[in-house]
Amino acid sequence: MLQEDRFVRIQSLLASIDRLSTDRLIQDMQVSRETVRQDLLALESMGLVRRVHGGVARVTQDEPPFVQRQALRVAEKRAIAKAAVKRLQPGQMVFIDAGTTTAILAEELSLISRLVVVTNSITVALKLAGTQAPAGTANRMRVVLLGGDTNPEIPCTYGEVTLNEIRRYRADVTLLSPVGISAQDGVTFGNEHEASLASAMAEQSSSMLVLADYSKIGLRSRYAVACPPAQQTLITNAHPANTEALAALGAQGVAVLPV
Amino acid sequence: MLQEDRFVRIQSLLASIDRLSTDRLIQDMQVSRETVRQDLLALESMGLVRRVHGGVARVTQDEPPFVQRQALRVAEKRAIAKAAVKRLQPGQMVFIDAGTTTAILAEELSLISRLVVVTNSITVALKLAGTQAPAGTANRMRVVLLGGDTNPEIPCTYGEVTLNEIRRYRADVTLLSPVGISAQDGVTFGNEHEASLASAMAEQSSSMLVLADYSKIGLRSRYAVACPPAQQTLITNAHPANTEALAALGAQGVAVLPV
DNA sequence: GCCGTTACTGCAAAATAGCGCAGGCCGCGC
DNA sequence: GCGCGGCCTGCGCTATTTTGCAGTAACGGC
Repeated sequence: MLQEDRFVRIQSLLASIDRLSTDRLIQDMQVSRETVRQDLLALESMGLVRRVHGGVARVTQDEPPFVQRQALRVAEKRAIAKAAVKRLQPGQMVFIDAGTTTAILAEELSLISRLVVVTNSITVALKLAGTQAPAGTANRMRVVLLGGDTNPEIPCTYGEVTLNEIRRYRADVTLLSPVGISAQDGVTFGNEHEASLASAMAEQSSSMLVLADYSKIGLRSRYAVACPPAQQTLITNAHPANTEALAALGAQGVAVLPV
Repeated sequence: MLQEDRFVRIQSLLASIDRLSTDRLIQDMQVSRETVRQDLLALESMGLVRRVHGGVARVTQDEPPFVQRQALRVAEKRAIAKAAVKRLQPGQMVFIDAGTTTAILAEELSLISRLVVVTNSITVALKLAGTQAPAGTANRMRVVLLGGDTNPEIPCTYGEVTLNEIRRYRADVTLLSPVGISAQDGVTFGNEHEASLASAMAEQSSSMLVLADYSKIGLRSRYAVACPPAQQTLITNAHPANTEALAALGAQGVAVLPV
């Protein structure tokens, strides 16, 4: 790998992920710590990045528009996303839906190699496409964006077309970030499109990881996802108020994995 | 292999791969390290490439490849886009490919009502989704993003999946912004994905509008689009140097519409 | 707030990879 | 056969990367 390549890579990673750990870069580019350090030193002296303890940060103050909503509880969401990534194996095929937590998930996902990601989220597709290894690399990820209608509010695809496309894949895992999860209604979304997409994904995969921070536990929204609780693993962060709701979910067969 | 051949080869490789290692070139052309070195030295002195440690990089002024490329000739492209929009009727279904001119086209397109837009360009889909009338409005546009693989460089979908999806639609018009259009090879693109997508779109629609500013007239790139000239309308801006090339295209049955 | 642990940094020597020169070989045209 | 341009080989040199070590900053328990 040329030094030039590394420069480009670091910058392109930074374009979609605001901060990178040194370790992450070492993993990603398979070079020594010191080499990364030299690169960062060089890039910093060019004013292209800003070095911070443990890694490097983007040198910019402006904020893209869509990012704002996910500014809530980012730390929790990232922790949940990291835990979810740990449950994945190289070579698996995964469905990912369009949510704020899954957008963060996308940033954590590039450490798993040879993954096939099938998603209806444009955000997820762009982030993964931006961070994935260069063409020809052995552990390159494949990112499939599902076709379908698009929508003014959320960068995703949906509708009959999307549902049909989902049926063409059979994945190992479905990763969802729903509006709520409760013992009564299971996994629920705020609109029927998202719910039916999630149902279709669940149907076409053998297990489901539900990414939900504590604020979503026990919440019931309008449209439910059809999926047997026994296939579901809930990844969430602990909060005293949720003990009861989590126990109820556990009693139904949902595996609960606290972060 | 002639030195001249190697020069051409190195440059054409660089056109699609930003950086090349010396080893890669040695492998590719089956010559010694020193020969490659001499070639690179020569090319560098001509200002055609930039040498870096371990290889060679494309010489370029600046560029995050996609965003800035569309900064070129924006005024012409916008004029061409406006002219293209005039040829569309309310209620039609149109295919749009992923190019810089079509990205501008997307901004002009919201004037036509009840359009169904089918595209593989994420940029186009997002722009249209962003500008379209609110849900429930009578003349609301429908935007369908084609599914498929996604790619680190250009925000679009491509591949077998995308080709198959195109075949599910039968559109009135295909709008393309190719790399070049010439009497010899017709409409051409720089990579085979784009070309086969364009061919599939052309096959599934009754007419084609080719959006090409004057710099593209007479240009021949590597991968040609299969489409009878009689179905093509070329929308371009006039430039004295092109008179001949335009006449040749006209003689083949391509309708030429100057802006 | 103090202290021990862990993790990150920075330097410098050693190892490795790439560079450039000089000289020689080969095929071609005369 | 001879000269010439183009290409390859060997060797010393330089740049880059890794490795090992010591110092320093962050973190967590008490």
